[in-house]
Amino acid sequence: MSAQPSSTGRHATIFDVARAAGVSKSTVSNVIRGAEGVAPQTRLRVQEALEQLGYRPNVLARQLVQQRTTTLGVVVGDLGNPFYAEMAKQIERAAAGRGYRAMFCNTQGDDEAEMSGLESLMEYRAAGILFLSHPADREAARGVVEGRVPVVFVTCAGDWGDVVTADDRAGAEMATRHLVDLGHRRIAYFADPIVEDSADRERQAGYRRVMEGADLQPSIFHWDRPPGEVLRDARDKQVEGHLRGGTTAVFSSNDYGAIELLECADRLGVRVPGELSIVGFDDVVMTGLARINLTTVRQPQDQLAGLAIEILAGRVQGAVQGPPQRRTLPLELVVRGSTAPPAG
Amino acid sequence: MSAQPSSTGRHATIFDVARAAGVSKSTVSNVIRGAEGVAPQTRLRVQEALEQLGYRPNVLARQLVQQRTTTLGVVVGDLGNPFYAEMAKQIERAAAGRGYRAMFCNTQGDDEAEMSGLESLMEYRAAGILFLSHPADREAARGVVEGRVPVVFVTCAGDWGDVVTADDRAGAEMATRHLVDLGHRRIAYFADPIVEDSADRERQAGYRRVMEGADLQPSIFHWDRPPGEVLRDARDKQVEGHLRGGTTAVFSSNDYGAIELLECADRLGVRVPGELSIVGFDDVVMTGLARINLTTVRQPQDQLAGLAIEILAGRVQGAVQGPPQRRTLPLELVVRGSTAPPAG
DNA sequence: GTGAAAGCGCTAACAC
DNA sequence: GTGTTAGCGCTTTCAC
Repeated sequence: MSAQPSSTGRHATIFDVARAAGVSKSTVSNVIRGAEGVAPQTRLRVQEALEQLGYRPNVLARQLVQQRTTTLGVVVGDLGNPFYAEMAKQIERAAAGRGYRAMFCNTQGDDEAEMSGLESLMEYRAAGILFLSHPADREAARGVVEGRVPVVFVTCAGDWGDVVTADDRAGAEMATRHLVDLGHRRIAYFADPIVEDSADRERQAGYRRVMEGADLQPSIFHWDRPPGEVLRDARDKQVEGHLRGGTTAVFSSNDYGAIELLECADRLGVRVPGELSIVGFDDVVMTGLARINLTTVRQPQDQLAGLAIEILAGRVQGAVQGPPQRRTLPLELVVRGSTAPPAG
Repeated sequence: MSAQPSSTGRHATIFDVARAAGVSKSTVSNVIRGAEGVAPQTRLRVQEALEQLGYRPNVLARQLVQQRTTTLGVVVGDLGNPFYAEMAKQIERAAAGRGYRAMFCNTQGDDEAEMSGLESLMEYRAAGILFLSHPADREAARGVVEGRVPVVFVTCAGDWGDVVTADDRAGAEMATRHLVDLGHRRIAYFADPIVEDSADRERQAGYRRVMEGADLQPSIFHWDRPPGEVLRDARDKQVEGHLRGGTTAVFSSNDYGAIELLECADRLGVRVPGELSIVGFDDVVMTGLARINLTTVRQPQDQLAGLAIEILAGRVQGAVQGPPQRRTLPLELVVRGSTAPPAG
């Protein structure tokens, strides 16, 4: 960090403008802030000076004196993951639409990166924090932010802030019922470890409910997706075991896992949906490709982002008060080509 | 923007700490900054107070007085696009690794959003700007930032800042040569409009060079990808025309277009790579899926991001000086299953 | 080794 | 209407 003064140009200050226009700082400030009570003629002179000097307010100074920022911190596990990337984009847009700037922290599942990112956001005096994935070290994260700035959990659950999620349970019920209605009896639930615990629990609960309601035996399988391709064979074997066990359909806790399963099936020579039906979750863009064509449950990403920012901004401005809110948005089943009645 | 004071807790200031430790502000500041010449005992007392009050420095105040920030502005067209999402992630990581924070602006191809985002970044006194896509309104963008903060163009070209790109021309040559070597004679270049102009030119040039070197007739096709599915049939027709014209292989200026083409081919019942070979560009994660399995040219995203941040940080700190640099990274051909010798 | 003081660029009373 | 003034929280000389 041997920070040398960079040779780049200086910015004009409110004082430079004042001098150029032959008025005082406050008058300039009044013009900038659109305050009333400035003589039209003066206003004009100031605006000219503003223009001519290419003046741009210093947000740091303003926010320092105002004791509040318009920066929203966003903590996200993996921006490379299409689902989160899409969410990040929606959030950035929604924030910008309300005059806030989003500051992203990509934690890559690293506790340390997460905490230092969070601390950094606090040092920037972020007006609010938005978690796209629940912090790994819950207590540490909580200690750093709770009580200082409002927090909203999107797409994940947290008991120390507002929560905005889709109705995971209902979504899982729709997905499972779709398979049941098609005539499947041996339907497995594949849990992908990258899905948030709380979301996984809800989806699993929805699955269980429908299965039990239909007098079917639930069967939960936990993918472990270790890095590297070494264990691909091992995974193929596991999946093969499932199929040999009579499974004719799988509801995966996310699209990522569903696509993984699809690839397993391809390698094993198992036809989808002929011999195996698959339903995913999220409706990531990729699933719409003709070659993937996955039946899945669509998350309303724009609405999730919009509502989350609305609530967070509301808290920041004091418009939203009281105990944590819990908002749940409806999901939609998108039937594509990976599901069909069972072979038998 | 009816910003009410939020009911959230106040932050401890350096003064609070000073009082708690029974020292002056400057001493606290010295401890925080790790300056020498603080009595070990005093240091300890201060550190305890720091700890106890949960003190967190106010970056705004610090940066205001220091006259420089550690915020890097990143302008990106579409965070939802996997290529940019991946780049964004790498950039965020690289920046964080050097003590900088990245502030993203997603412009969604909207000139207005782009300019207001850029202005906002300048108001935050970003220490540098990184363009992942060349600004739509070049002159306006230039007017706002040039001469004020260093700029680096990544994956796109600009003549008013440093440029970090992959060797698009060489990459295109590899791709085209691969097809020529397989025995193809009628090889078309499909230009996707979402590819940067400068990158497109380079890729096209590489394609042309190899084609002409092999005494083959170049054939350029410009996708127009209007919103909506209405014109899908029209596009299919265009592609069909190409194939009827004898084209046996296509080099697409990006993976997105290549996948689009793949889907066209599927709809038209044209086998890939049997009747049509396809090479993409970028090596977006999706292309590695078994069902897509696209031969493509890999962009070294981590290196691009790393180098870009290195240069930008260097400029900010004055370590890099002089006229704009132009750095070019090598690309790699990734041969997968979408290419094969022509049918005949 | 420590503290006092000036000031970064701005806003928001409060005088005039 | 406009200018003066007192900070926001911090760094950074410069005395002591």
